[in-house]
Amino acid sequence: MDEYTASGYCIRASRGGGCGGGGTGTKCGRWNPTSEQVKVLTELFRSGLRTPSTDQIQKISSQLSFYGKIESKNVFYWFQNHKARERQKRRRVLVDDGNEIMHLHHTNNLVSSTKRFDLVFNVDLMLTDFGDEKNPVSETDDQRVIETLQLFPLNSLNDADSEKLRLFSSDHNNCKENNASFTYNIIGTTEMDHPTLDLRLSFV
Amino acid sequence: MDEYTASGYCIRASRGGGCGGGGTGTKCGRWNPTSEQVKVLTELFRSGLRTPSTDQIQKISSQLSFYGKIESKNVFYWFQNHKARERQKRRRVLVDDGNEIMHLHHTNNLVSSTKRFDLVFNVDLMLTDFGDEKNPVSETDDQRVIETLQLFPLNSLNDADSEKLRLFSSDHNNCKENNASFTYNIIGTTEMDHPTLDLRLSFV
DNA sequence: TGCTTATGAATGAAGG
DNA sequence: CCTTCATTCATAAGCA
Repeated sequence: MDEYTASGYCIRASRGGGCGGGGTGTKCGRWNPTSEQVKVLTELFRSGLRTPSTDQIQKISSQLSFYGKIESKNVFYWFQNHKARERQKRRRVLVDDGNEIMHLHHTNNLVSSTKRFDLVFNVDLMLTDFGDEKNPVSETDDQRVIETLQLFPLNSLNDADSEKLRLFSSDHNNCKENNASFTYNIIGTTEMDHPTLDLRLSFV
Repeated sequence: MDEYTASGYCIRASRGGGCGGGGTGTKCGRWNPTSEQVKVLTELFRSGLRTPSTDQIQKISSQLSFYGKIESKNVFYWFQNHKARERQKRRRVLVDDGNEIMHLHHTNNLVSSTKRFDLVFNVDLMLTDFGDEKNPVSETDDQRVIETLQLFPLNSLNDADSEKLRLFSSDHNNCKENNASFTYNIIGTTEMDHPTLDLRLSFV
């Protein structure tokens, strides 16, 4: 049976058992990291590691193999992806902040709507940050990470704070529904029923 | 009972808290597109748009936010999924074809309609422009200036990614179809129950 | 009301 | 580094 962490994240029962070995029809296709592996990788990432060198990758991979099957390339990809997605996420969240205004305006539902939105938003940007006080994640990517990381025995992952394990997504943004307490102005409303979408410029 | 906003977005108190109320890590539900949003997205898809650029995603998201809460990542995912599933479906059909004589009448109704957008879609997708804030600058990296500071030769050049990968592919011994015989290589453990990861060595 | 389906979200792996 | 694809996880919706 599957197991769920406090965060609701499902941990499949047949991790790291090897390819054909498991009775649970585990597909050999791709690496399926154990939660411990993810935890360690995340920890390293949070500590500042972004683009590990080949040597580092080897070491990490070697160490993580304690928790289950893993190859160096998995570690390599993991960092690539994690870095890229964090960046992407950050980029998107920033832009989305501006757009949310339109929605709020709309929820009144009998809109006369607007043609051009000159919006003045200013607050609220500080909401979208995860509580990582420690690490502002500078743009300069490669810093040195000098630290000794203690890995934990297998059974220790049950601790409820595995919640933190997920820096999950930009859900921060979603959750503003109740306390949307920022100011916005919409100026220059004219007369149309809905915005129109013109992508012609982009198509060429 | 659950509660719905005007946009159809479900705010449910599930899983200990709901959006604003909970403390750490409460996940609110996922994006639930309004029918108008789906309609527009589908229309765009049918008109041939498959992989919108970041810029397009922004525009679309921005416009669709009129109809309800939406983030650009939703748009991103939507196209990703829609495209993937269309492909998947097509593949499935192909397999079915080659596989056996199906009941002929069976699949007729779910023939993928993808190749025919002969219809004039004219909704309101291309009627107006909105302030043409298009950036002539092709890349969006206006705020990032990487590459400028390579302080130390410590961590290898980023460029060697492919090279790295090649190296990594050397630890192929896993994932044999039949014998899942991978070996843990734990080094230097005497009797501790977990390995220790020390990256300091890597930096010298 | 419990199971099935549809689909949003995530992420491993590449390609370029 | 960026983008894309395949696959999987998770959950809301739909149905029997």
